[in-house]
Amino acid sequence: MEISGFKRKTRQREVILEELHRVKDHPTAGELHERVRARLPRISLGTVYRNLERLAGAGEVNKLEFAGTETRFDAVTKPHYHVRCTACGAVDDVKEIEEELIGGSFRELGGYLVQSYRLEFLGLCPNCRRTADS
Amino acid sequence: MEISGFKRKTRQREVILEELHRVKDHPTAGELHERVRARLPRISLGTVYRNLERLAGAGEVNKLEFAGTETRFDAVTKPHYHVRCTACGAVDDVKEIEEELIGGSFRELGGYLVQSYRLEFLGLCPNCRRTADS
DNA sequence: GTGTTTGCAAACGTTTTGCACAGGT
DNA sequence: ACCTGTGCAAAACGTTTGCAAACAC
Repeated sequence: MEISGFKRKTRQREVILEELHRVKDHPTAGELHERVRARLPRISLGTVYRNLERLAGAGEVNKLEFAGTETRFDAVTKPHYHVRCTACGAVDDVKEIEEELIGGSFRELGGYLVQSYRLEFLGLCPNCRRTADS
Repeated sequence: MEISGFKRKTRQREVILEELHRVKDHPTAGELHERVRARLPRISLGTVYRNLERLAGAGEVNKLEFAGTETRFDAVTKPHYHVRCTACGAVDDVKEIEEELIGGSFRELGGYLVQSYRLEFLGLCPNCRRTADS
């Protein structure tokens, strides 16, 4: 069974996945490219993009598309929500919400067959809150 | 009181706003440019972007930033939710949800001071549902 | 006349792609 | 040996910006 769609195992993909698992935050493709390049100096940004795209398709990484900003990637594939800081752009996981918030509540909306939804919180991160207290 | 921030009234902005009110869907800046160009052939895309940006800042238009796609604009400024078709990209208003879904429920998440949230539904529009029934 | 707003075109940042070559199988 | 996946560089994409000219006031 060819679930993943990958026909070859490559060092590049291996290291990309390793580094993504190693970081706690949600790096952009560019940031991840930087990290991976420390170990594989000749790897290209295109390769990072291509692998992340296919890994996301295979369900091995989570592709976080936020409105108005770069796409970020996450090694945690279990669905969860995010908060993004409107000041500095930091992205964190929301741990307080475990269960589905609205999932299942809406099967159909305005004739649309609802498949999923995107929920994203915006606010000030702890650091920026402190700075804002000036 | 200079609420809007506009110092001059221009034909370009007038027509942009008129055309945005005229369309039922949520056009991108490019689509709106096309429409406006039918009336003002020499208007530039940059002018459309600049005006939409400032009109959004003034609260006269709604800027809809969806993850993974172009920004769309809406003359309806009253907050409401949207459904986007995963097949054709159509964007419609969700009329069934009138009240705030989760607003006010979360003041703080993981140390973040929550200011707002973005909720977007994904699914198949009526047309694409029919097509999918093949 | 003053100074905001425009048209144009170039620049921008992110992502995608064409192609020849490297390297997994 | 095959042919997938890579490196490279260029292109594509939506959006922003610098500048001189146009025009609202």
